[in-house]
Amino acid sequence: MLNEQAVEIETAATILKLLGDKTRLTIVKILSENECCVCEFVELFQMSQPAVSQHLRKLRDSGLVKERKKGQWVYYSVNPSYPYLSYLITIIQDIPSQRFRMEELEAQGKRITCE
Amino acid sequence: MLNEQAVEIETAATILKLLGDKTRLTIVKILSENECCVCEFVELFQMSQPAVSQHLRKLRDSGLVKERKKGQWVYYSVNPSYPYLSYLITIIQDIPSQRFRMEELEAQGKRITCE
DNA sequence: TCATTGTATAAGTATATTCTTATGTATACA
DNA sequence: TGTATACATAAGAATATACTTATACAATGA
Repeated sequence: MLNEQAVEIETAATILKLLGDKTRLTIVKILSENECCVCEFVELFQMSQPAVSQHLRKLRDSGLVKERKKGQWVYYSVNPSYPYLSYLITIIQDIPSQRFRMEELEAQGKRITCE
Repeated sequence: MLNEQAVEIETAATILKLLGDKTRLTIVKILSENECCVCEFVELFQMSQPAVSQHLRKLRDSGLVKERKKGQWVYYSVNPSYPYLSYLITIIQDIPSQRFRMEELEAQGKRITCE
């Protein structure tokens, strides 16, 4: 029963706990499909900015996501160097795409694309 | 991006939260490899019987595991009819086998096999 | 029939979690 | 230089979680 990419059970529990919150799980799924900034999540979840920021901090502190500062915005994305990236992908790949959410934002002209 | 076995994101979050506890995750991993009774978990985790029982109840209430009563013992196993079984398997398959734990119990003569 | 064993449940407690409100910091821009 | 915007952080409150202790219940065996 060899396992190409084993994850210690304690590590797995920590990751699952982190993702076992609807808001954070949605954030991670979205970030696996788009880079995204904080204010977009605030708009998307109709949630206060500090609440979003605190969820992002948990994800950042655990290394799952990284940030990129551009002007006054902070863009988040999945951290490609996350040691358990393949396990993360395994967990989120069966979840339906959340692209429609970004498309809705875009349709409302609320997508931030400051290029 | 078709998905053979999609799991709604809210459902996924609930499952991940349930598994995001080291004790429950270990229980589920063990049960995916062996049928097991309550007292064995008590011995294995060096944890009180009510604490174990309460973890098992959460897993049972969510449908992940089922019980089989045999004399005074209650044997638990993964519920093969669990609607999200394949997602569950996806999540636990990268975790190292916990068979060694059962083998340790057996070596100590503490394995219950009342056949 | 009564004591023992395995398990479940209830109630209480300590701690963790997730939000709110208030405030601080950095950048942009007039 | 002052104000607005985006974000982070701190402190507090409400709730959820995971244990403990006490007790109930069901099956076993003397």
